Amino acid sequence: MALAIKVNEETFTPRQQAVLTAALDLLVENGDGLTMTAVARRASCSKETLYKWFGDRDGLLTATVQWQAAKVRMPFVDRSHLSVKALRASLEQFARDLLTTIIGEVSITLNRTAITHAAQEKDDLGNIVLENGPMAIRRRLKPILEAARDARLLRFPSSEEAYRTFFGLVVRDVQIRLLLGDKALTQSNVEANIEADVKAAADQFLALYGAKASS
Amino acid sequence: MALAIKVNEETFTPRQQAVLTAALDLLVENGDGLTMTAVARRASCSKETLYKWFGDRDGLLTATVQWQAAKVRMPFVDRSHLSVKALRASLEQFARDLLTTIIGEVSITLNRTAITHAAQEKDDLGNIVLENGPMAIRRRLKPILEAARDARLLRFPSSEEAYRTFFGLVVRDVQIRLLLGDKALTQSNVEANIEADVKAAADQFLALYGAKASS
DNA sequence: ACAAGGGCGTACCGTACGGTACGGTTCGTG
DNA sequence: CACGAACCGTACCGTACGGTACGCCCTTGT
Repeated sequence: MALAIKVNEETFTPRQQAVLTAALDLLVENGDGLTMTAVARRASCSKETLYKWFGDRDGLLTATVQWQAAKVRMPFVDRSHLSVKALRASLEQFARDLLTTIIGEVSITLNRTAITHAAQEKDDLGNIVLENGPMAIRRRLKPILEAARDARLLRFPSSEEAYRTFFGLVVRDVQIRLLLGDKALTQSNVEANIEADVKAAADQFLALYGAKASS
Repeated sequence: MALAIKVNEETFTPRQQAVLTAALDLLVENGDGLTMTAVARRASCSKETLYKWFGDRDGLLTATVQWQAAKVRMPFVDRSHLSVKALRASLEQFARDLLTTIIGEVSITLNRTAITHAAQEKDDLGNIVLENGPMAIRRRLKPILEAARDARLLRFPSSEEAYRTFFGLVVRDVQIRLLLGDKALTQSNVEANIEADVKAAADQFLALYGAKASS
């Protein structure tokens, strides 16, 4: 059962989800200094139960990350009627979702935890976060890009390259700086500029890959 | 002595640097599971000496990161005679250095360590890495961008925005994926594409901000 | 030659935390 | 009501690791 990426709703009972919530809260508060005792106290459950349900500390951590990461739901964007306007709206929506997610405390915590774990060869968490973060975006964005290309709205050699450029234009240095705890980059600070950044990213992406531009 | 960002050559004796090398090696090998005993053994020194020199574990970690991060030296690029050709060469050089650094094991380890630390409110390491990574690039790149703008080779509203776009175009999703331990993204894999990526990034940046394009 | 100090190796201490065991309570079921 | 399962709270164990103390060697300076 190496990689259980998918987690459906009934994977955890409500009580278990309460425990996971407690774990996540502690994770956000205290970073990875998460102790089983602390989770038990916060969730008003016994350590024995914790071990019964999640096996060990890693299991609890994995469950928490899986459960939370799976919650990142990106709203649908219609790939049906493609116009330049609709495409731009879709791109902006993606950019907005991506940015909003990335700057959230939960996302930062999850990424930090997964990265810390990846440093110990235990890359389960890394893969989970990867799969629910960048890869999820990619899976969702690529078909739209390809549809737009088929409709002659975009031009690019490979959708993979186009996706990665989009990612770069949107995220820039925001994520790494937040992960490193850059004090000059407060969350509210970024939040205020989201709309402008979103528009700029869409503009730039269309400037690079729009059919008009590369005629 | 809260934030000693700068570390000159004579900060550490050769013996101390040997110790720091050992610490870095262990950091690369075992992730943040770095123990004082292990460092002492690897460096053939006593723990007492370690504590005498570096105060405590955090001090050793900080010294290691400082010392190593300061080593990231980016070759000079001449901002004297600015032509389109020279500008492109400079941009490509920056992109190459940035990418080469980012995909290195040492950089990955340092960033992971700093991020792990940042999760515990101890953002010393985060600031050090930030200062020697993204911020160093920014300090070096901005003057060039501004010179190019003064020479009418580039057009942009703010050099800050231009820098961040450049960063995004170069780094894309590579760094976060490496930090998360994406197995689909081996180091050699990325290495082989550096030149192509560098060229693409420079092309795209010039397409967005080149004076010709935005006429 | 000899004292002094810097540093190596090892043994040691305290503590924090992962993991286990157990008594007591609640709740569902025959 | 009786029984058992699930679970809470707490006490407990073992260990790993940060930090300290101490004995010995080797170098350096006088």
